[in-house]
Amino acid sequence: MPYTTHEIQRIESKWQSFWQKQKTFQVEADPAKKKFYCLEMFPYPSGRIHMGHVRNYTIADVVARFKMMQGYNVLHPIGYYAFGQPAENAAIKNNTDPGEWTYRCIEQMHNDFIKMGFSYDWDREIATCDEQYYKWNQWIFIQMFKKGLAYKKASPVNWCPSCETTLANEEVIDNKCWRCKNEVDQKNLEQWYLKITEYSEQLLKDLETLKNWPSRVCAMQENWIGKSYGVEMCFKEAKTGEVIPVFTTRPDTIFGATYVVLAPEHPLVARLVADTPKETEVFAFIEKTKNLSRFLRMSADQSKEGIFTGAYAVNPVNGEEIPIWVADYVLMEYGTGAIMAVPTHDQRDFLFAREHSLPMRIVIQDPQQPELAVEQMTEAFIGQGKLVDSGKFNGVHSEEAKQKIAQWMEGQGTGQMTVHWRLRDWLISRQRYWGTPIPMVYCQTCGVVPVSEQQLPVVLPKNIKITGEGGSPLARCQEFIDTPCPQCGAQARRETDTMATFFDSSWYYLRYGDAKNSECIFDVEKIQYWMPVDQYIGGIEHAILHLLYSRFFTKFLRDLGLLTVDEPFDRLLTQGMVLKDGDVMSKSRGNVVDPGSVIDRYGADTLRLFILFAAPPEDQLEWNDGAIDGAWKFLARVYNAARKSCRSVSSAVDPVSFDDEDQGLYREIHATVKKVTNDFSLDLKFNTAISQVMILMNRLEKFDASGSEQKQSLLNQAIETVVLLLSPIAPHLCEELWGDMGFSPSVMRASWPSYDEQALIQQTVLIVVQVNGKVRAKVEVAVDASEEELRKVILANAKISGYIGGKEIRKFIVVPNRLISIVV
RNA sequence: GCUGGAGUGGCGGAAUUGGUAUACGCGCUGGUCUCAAAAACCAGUGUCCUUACGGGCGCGUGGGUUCGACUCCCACCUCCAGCACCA
Repeated sequence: MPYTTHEIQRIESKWQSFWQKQKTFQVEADPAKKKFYCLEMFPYPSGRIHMGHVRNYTIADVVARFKMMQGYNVLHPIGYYAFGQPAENAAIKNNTDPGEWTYRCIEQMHNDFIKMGFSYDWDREIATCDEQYYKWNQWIFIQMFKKGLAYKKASPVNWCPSCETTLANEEVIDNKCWRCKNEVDQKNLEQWYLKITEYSEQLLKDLETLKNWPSRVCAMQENWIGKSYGVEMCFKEAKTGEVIPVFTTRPDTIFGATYVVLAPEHPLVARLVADTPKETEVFAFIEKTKNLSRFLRMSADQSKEGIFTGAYAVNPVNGEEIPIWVADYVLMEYGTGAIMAVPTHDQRDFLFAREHSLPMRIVIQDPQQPELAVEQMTEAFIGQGKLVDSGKFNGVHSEEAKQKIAQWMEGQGTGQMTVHWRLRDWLISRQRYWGTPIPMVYCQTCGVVPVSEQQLPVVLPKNIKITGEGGSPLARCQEFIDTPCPQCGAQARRETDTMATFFDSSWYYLRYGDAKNSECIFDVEKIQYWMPVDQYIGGIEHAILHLLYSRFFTKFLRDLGLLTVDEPFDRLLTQGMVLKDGDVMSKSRGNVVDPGSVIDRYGADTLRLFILFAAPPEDQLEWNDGAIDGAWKFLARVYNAARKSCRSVSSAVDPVSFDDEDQGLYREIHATVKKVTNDFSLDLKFNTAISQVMILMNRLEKFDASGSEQKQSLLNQAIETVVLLLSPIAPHLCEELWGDMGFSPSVMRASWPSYDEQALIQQTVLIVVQVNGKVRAKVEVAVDASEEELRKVILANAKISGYIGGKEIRKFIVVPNRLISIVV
């Protein structure tokens, strides 16, 4: 058969049904076997797969298949991140049920995955919208509630007035609702939160143990958690003596504090201005900032507005009375909601002070401009230097002064060293339908009560009308709302909010290990066997939220005694995006290449090979219609070579009787096995692994095997090696060729080839000769030749002696088996 | 601004305990085959000078270390990504 689209389609469907029937990729936990857990981030079921999925899942598939051939018991599951807003939107738009829509998409994706030849254990396929899955969301929530980690509080949230729902920060784009494009408000609402901050310290510290994560992901998480060391200082209101705690990371600048600023929401503000002439004015200002959106207030380039309260605060280190202002650049959520302002050494304070003509005082001398006066400053000096105008700390270097002043204040009882975090608790309430119902009940006598665990799941009711008019659909479903109190049995009311879908994805990797368990969330021993995930692969867009939440859940479940690992994911690879004409593929740009049409024309193997060969997995990948022809052509050559040489000759080869040709091919076989094995094991550099297999192919195609039976055997060995090494990348074709060559299926059961270091040793080596740093000649010499011998050979070389030209040789440097550098 | 990363042919990209820059592939040029085309195969392909032999210059820019630098050091430029009034 010639290598045609038709032949490829025959081969691919043949092996896809073989794998299905044989359940080739089904696994069980077995402590007698060494395990490998290979995981990709599960997809949102949106319909057909796109190139991003193809890339992500092909990378994972190669890792999984490679590890299988290396003899590992490989867990390689897939599932669907099936709750969420897109399904609800589609339901509104098409007037269908979100569940129906979702399951239709899942079916399409499932079929696409089969067509790609992915090696999933289909018995573990999960969907988060399945009640057997989200039941355990509810169970986890209740465990958190019992430990005080799930709690309800009122706080300002993004609120879309037209959709009547809260929005996550990431759902607010340019201060507009991502769905209806209306302006978003701030609203104070009672919502459910998860106390992720309980784990701040561990989440930060354990980043250090994640040696096999990309450094930028760790850096992003570190920034997000945002630990800062500082001092909480007690300023006092001058008249009443009421304490105003202020947080600073720069206690060394305290002598330069010339005013204090409170956030507009600060509870003290109202008391300070009550019954004073400033009252009306200050309240007007607070009203004004309230109406400003969080988005506008938080943008750094916004001009800083503020107003004097008429009150004064006493600086604890020098007794100085300084004015108390209210300003929008101080945020209630961070620190204590109050700051001491040091305009000379903080840029924001500097701008604000200039704007409002507030006093300034230099307390740290800029070593570059020691004579600098306040009037000449054009910006704050935020660097380090010696303290001036700072009482008994004059002359102390600022870095040292941070410690000394903090300690001194602690001794005086006016300050305390503390730590502040940027990380906030996680708001998980959503006023939406297509999600996990939060399993809580409100009872008039018992208060807020969790649903009893025996009654889980709280099933999401079907046939709910989703109009898109706003508000929670469940809140309009009386049969759902009415329920007896789990504690006293009296008539009570269910929570109608659902969980943010990031909850669902924070632990799905645990469910795969025991996907069908109906008794408990998972069997502890099974999960102990499979965890941690050895290789996790997904997009960089999840660098913070999903990966941080998963780390949090892992630590929580560990503390419940269900897990023995501290971290869920050992190695992490963030794959790059697939571009076309320099842009990310997207429907709106109209530059989408549909994987289905590529598979129809070239087959899945060609697509897989191309996508791995075009770029290293972490880099962006530019789609190239021409280069996919190259991938096709290469597989055609493998096919033809295997068909041609797979005769029944297979006597052993004996390197002693090799001629130079044989020796060269033999060495290339072993060099290729070594290179591919290393590239697959360590950095997942599939592009260079493939190029090395191409080099071996180029060589074996030139090899003339007609001379002897041994030559034919050697050639067979070469082509067998190519088939084995390519089988994780182009599995359908390699299964077919493996069978054609007389081996029994599946090639996945064959063992990964090993290489012999002895075979890589060469008799002679090509040495480069440099004269005065320039390459002038290449000389073939025996391996490990002595300097003496080399000198003799090289100086006898006419070309070299021409460059030396009788001049004195000042240096003769030998790099063994590589190069000689002569200086004259 | 802060954090992380990247700059190599016409293109995607190789190469770092410092040792032949451009592996492998795409594209392009010429050839074989063919009535012709496609496919396939063979040869060539950084750039400048030279008919050729050969030589000069070349890994973002400028310096430095070294017999030797894509690789190490210093300074800078550009681009990408994330965070950003966080006190």
